Amino acid sequence: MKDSNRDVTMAERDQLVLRRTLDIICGKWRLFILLNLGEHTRRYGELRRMMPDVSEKVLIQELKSLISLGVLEKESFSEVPPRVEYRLTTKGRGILPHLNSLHLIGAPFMED
Amino acid sequence: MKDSNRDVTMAERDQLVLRRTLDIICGKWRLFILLNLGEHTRRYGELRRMMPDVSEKVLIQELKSLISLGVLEKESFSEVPPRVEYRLTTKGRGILPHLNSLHLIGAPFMED
DNA sequence: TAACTTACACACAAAAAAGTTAGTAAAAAA
DNA sequence: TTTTTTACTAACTTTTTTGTGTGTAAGTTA
Repeated sequence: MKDSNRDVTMAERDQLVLRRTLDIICGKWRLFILLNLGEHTRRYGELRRMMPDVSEKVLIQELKSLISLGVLEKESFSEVPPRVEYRLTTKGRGILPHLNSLHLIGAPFMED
Repeated sequence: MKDSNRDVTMAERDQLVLRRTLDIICGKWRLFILLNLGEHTRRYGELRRMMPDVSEKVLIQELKSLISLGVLEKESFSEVPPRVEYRLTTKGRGILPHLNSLHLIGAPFMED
């Protein structure tokens, strides 16, 4: 009984962890933001130019979300015109090694 | 020139592969369908009972999508009441070993 | 005979994600 | 002086995703 109860709560915890993963990588652009940042620090406009197909609003919105998830951090400089830099947090950089697995998941399903 | 062109097309191919990955795992329920199937063959109603929070319509819809992606296959028996079984395809089973990486991505972001 | 079962389909509604367009501050460049 | 630049915000529309509720065939069970 004790064990099966613990199993249930572990399964639930696993669900939450997986949902958190989905929060981080799902969405049309999140993964590409992570890839384009990598180990670099980049300005907003620089990211914008690297991803010409995402709208400004959505890019900013996604950057905000990733910041509030703890994946990214941003630094604003009091200059005119404004300068804002984005980079992965330490935890965020921990995601990078796993992106290869994501590649391996989709690869076999390409020729359909 | 040749090299940089090839780089571009490889980057584009990578994007497509990643998007395919997202097709497979994103959505509120897809990952849990994969987890609940695992190496098993299960009837529709069995899945339904394992995931009480997903509506019938959405479950069927997601099963269909996963079938057309080549992740699942289904077998219908001509019985009454009807019996329909779902299982991962061979390619689909190839996803399972990578689910651990998905876990590792989200885990560090849980205590926020 | 009435009720129950299974694996759906269909019409519709609500919610979430993504996109479009216009506007802003304030300095520097033309 | 007008234009350009940067990194946004705000209002709004479109598209996609998810959910709700009802109906159905045709046997089995009560």
